[in-house]
Amino acid sequence: MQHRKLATIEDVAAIAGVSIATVSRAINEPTKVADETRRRVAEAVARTGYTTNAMARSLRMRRSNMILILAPDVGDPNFSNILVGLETEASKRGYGVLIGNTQNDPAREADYLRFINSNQADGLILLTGHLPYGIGAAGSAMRLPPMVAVNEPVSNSDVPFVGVDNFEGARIAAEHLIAQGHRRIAFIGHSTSKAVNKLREQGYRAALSGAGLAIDPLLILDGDGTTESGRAATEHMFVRDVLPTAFLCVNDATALGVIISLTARKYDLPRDFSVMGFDDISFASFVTPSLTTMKQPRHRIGEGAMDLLLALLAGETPANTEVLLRSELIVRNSVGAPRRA
Amino acid sequence: MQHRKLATIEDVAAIAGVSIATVSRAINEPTKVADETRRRVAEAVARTGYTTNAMARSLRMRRSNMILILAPDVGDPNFSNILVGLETEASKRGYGVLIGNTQNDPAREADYLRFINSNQADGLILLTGHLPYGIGAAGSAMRLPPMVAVNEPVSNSDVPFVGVDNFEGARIAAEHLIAQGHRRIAFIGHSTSKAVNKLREQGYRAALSGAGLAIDPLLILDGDGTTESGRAATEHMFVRDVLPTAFLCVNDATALGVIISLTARKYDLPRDFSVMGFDDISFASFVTPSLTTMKQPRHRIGEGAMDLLLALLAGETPANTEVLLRSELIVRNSVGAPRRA
DNA sequence: GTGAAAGCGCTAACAT
DNA sequence: ATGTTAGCGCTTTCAC
Repeated sequence: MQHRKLATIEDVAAIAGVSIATVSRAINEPTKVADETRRRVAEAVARTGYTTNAMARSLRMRRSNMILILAPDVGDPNFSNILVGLETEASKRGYGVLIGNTQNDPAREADYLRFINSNQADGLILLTGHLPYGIGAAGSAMRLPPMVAVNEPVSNSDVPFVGVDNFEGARIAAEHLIAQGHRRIAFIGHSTSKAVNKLREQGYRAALSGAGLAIDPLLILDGDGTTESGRAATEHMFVRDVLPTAFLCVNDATALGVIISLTARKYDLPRDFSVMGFDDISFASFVTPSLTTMKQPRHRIGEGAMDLLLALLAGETPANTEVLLRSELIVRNSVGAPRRA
Repeated sequence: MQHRKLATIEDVAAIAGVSIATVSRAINEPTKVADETRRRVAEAVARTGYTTNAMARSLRMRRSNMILILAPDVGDPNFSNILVGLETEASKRGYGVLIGNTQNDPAREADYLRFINSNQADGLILLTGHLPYGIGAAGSAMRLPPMVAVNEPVSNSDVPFVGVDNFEGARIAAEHLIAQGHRRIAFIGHSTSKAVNKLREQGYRAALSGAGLAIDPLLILDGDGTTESGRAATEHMFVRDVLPTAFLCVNDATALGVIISLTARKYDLPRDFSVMGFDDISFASFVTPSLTTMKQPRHRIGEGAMDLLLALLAGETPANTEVLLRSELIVRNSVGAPRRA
């Protein structure tokens, strides 16, 4: 069995006693073939174990049924379930998924475009937050493939985006803190460059304003989303001696930094301070105290993005060029009532 | 630029004033072409922005330069860096990587084989621990593609394997515990079915025997590698009132279960008990106490596996059909001297 | 409802 | 060193 030559459409046609055109139709447009003929073809297919050769089909049809996913780091826990969602949806719709781990290296980004150029991939999913190097360049012979951005939008572009509603999520988070009685709530993760940070900060501000609370600029600290930035910001607050009762962090990694700093200073959480994150990455439930946070519907984000891309591929022009999914409040043990309420 | 028809080899040939065969040679076997001709072709390629159509080439050559990776769950933190390693090496060697998330569903496994059948993928990486459903079946028309198993070997097969040396790693782990003064060391994660568990248990036994310590069957408990199994095993020990001073767990997830159980019983770790894991998955450093464990060289495992597969594809017959990499002892805070040494 | 034949873009055998 | 040509396996007009 092992090395027997693979059956082709000709083999099937010979066995079924029809032409290859009929076999092709029987498989791809069953309604255009007589019942009896279809039955004979099906039988021949079964007997030969025939599968249509995707390369030949792709060459002829000029499409590969493959999607290229460009991500800076496939191993990033933030991406993992998005990838699963992307793959699941693609697979369900008969598409294969090709991964490109770019490590934010322009050379690698450019290199992966060969898949697009040579029709090895019909569409592109961008987890990188920017167009691959070489694709936007004026005068480049590159044609723009259908694409959608996930997780992080592509700034200054009209690339459709699927992701979480950061504004709304941060607002819900801040409102949760307020509902616990907090009035002095810090926001850790201010950034002038990161769109995600900006939106979450806006959500924070909206919640405070909505509750009639003043916004204290001293309680809004810079942060780039790393654990170290969370630690540094917290230390900075102690140095300045301007302290909140609760820390709303731009993401879980930052929150971890805050917790590390607070724990090192022997504070008891959440008795002395409350800390909230955003994302619900895998370690969130293992930290002590386990982290109250906003969970991103990663799997659904992946599915949604792939669904949108396939719609684009099918020539549809979807109404929404921006799909925002809601995050979910996950209550764990890092938030309590303020000590001196 | 955008939608101009892609240049083909004919366009290039026309501009360079040579035949398409010469263009093909100039690109793929440059030495077989005169310098001047090569130069002209290069110029024409540059002018047209020509890239060879991979579909046509694959159809003709019967190979795609693609590798299919079958994994039960691409999002599994245990896999993440292995995937990165696999992808990095493949990309470096001019191969693309296709991912198949099987969810251990036989139907999906079988479905993904269409990539192999239709030459869309030349080789297979198995992270599943078993042959895909439908591939081994007697009488199946499926040809066996070159493949290598990663992380978990395929039992009862001669599929080459690349992974960590579980026996050696567990022995080093147990020896670390012994070196801290422990004499009553439990092994959590005995299994008659899982090869990984068996090997790690053997490493544990070897270390104890090597140190002249008796092996107490009451200190070896069943476990399937889940957090829950770690918790259950620990509770069971308290019920039986047979306690060790240290727990060597078959993996980090199990160790987490042990820690949860011990912490719930108000024990202070590592003062009252020491706990060791295996794998060094991402949360290991975030648990309290942070987990002393054996780190798997995941990135190198991925690279090594891809390297082996590409060697197979090149027709080489590698000396080693089993590549075992060494794990590394990561000392954190879950291990100390036994309380009553 | 079905068949004949063209052709997708390329590589490789053969010829020169 | 270069050109001619046959196909890789399929889909899709165009006839019948």
